Amino acid sequence: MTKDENSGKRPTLKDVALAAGVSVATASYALNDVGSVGGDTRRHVLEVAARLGYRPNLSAKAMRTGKTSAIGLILPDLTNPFFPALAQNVVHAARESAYSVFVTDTQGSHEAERAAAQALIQRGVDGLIWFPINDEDTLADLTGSLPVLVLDRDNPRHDLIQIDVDSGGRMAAERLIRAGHQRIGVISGPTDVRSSRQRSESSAEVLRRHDALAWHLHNAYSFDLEPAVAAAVADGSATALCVGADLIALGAINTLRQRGLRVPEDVSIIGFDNIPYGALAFPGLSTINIPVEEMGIEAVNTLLRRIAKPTESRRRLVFDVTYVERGTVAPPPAA
Amino acid sequence: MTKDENSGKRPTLKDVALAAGVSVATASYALNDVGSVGGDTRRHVLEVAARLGYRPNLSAKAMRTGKTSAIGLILPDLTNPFFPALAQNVVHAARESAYSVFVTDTQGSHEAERAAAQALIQRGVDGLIWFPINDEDTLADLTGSLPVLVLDRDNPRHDLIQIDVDSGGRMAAERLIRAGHQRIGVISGPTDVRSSRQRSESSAEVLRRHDALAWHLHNAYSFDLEPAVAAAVADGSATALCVGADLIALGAINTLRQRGLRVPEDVSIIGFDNIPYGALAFPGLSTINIPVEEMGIEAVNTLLRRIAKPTESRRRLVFDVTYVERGTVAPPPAA
DNA sequence: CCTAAAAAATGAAACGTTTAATTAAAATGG
DNA sequence: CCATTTTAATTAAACGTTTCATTTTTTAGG
Repeated sequence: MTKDENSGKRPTLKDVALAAGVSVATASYALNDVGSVGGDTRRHVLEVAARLGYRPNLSAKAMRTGKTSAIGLILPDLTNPFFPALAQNVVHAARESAYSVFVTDTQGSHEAERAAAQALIQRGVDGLIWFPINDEDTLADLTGSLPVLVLDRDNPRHDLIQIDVDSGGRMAAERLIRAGHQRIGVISGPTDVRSSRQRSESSAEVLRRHDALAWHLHNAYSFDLEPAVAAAVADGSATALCVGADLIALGAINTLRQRGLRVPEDVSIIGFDNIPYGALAFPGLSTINIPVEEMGIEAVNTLLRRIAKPTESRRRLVFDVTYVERGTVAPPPAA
Repeated sequence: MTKDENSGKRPTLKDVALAAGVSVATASYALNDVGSVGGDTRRHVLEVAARLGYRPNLSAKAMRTGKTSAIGLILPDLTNPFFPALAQNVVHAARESAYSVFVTDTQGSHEAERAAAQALIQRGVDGLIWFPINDEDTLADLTGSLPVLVLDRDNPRHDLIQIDVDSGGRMAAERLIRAGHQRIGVISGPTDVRSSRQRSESSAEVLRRHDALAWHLHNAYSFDLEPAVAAAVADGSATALCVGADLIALGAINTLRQRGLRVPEDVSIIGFDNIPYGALAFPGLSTINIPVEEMGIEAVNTLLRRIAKPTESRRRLVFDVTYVERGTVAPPPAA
């Protein structure tokens, strides 16, 4: 009807106001449902906006309000199979609230971590969901009063979402004891992070109590076992393995197979993380499940609440883990 | 020295200009290295900016210039093991050029795809890297003249980065023939996408020429085989399998094992994609490698060039694939 | 009816940049 | 040394919003 379309370009608030025969201010109030606008006017503006296909310019809005409705997600390594599900749920949960997510990974480097954070802050993100490399608060000087939610690590300043790793470690150990094993080896993952260290320590503690701890070794977070670990795994000193990370557990299975040992007939194994690979192995890897999906969702919820109420007291949310039985646990061989 | 720090808030260009005793315009010119600014002045401004820790407000810049130096990445499914490496490289390559990346996945739904695209466009991204669900140009009406780079699909309007799937399909088939197999089954993945269909068709064609095609079936992109496929895989009608996707190939291995058949002693298998899981299986899955990392990098390069020169002629880049031998190919059993 | 109060609508400033148009200063050359 | 050109610096407008302070209109109360 009215030939108000402004030649090609995306319509602006001014265009809407003009077309609706109303001031820019009123148009803004109407669209944002604030201020005092008459019912008829409001409806009319909305209708005109819809007709013109008006979409607010978020850059302009951001500049004026100082809020971008974007958040940053900083992860150690996207190709680590643990993270994609987390990222996915963060992105989806954010979208529910009309937030968009800048995703970055830092390849385990502190410099990259800082660079990423700087870039995001400069972009004006309203908050950060941060899975730090280790427990150090390497961004302390950068984040200032920016809302930050920290995942699976310790941090003295920010909201925390963590996992009850102790209970996970215990569950794994207890399951193997219950299966009748009496010589159980423990392989722990990265040792510079409390949440990782503690998984295996809890296992070890339980095993010690039952006098069933064969040995306790470390391995990098990797499919390849270090020689000492590989040797221990295959030398028959343990009939079962409690491993602090699925990826390492899969590596252990691989090593065992290469040396002609069968899982679970000769050696039982329980991992930790429940990464998707585990379900695809044959037999499926028994493991401790971490509710990554829920963590992702809760991370954005918590962060958005913090953005809304910056002064509310700090939160620390701890998620339960569960044991998922698949095919890598059996009674010890010479039963 | 000079007590010009503006009480807590992030310093603005005005603060820099003030502190440097120069106009805002000059400060802007100096920092962006444009316009005519004296060498001394330029250095001085830079120095002051550094001292104050000035970082431009990107929202303001975006509003003024219409460029956000952000791009969007739209993927079908982040938890599909094929994508994280791609996403990672896109993010890193973008950062090299001071671009940030909004990552979204669409869970295979066309509506989600459109919603994601809309959100990104509204955000004012300078361009899109899009791995569509299928070959339909479902965003045609949304993208307008926005630079878009399409991955692994066909599209009549945008720059394309594709894979030489034909050669991949042929390589796989030829490798199995060369190993001595004469009854080879083909399982193709999703059939509604050319690039996926063609993988298996190329394999089948080669096999037909050698009179070695036992059968050609379809399976959804999934670890679980459909009953008919599972039956064919295990009924001895084929001594080798040419599979259009690693995930399905792993599912086939699993099915074979469950029915007491060994890989590769009884049945040889070659997959397609080279997803990370494959390397972790035992034995490792022989497969066709797609250079996802390079594709990710080249995607942002191509997109950024397109953003810079919107009128340049359309590009179509085709990446070679390679065969990677691991442990799932052997001569046929009754050799 | 008139006035006071409440509701609706508006004008204009502000957010932090970039950049076109302008002016001021310095360099060049006859 | 003056006129001209080149170089350097400045002023001010503009980008698309939100929102404060005002003005205009409507409603209510006596």
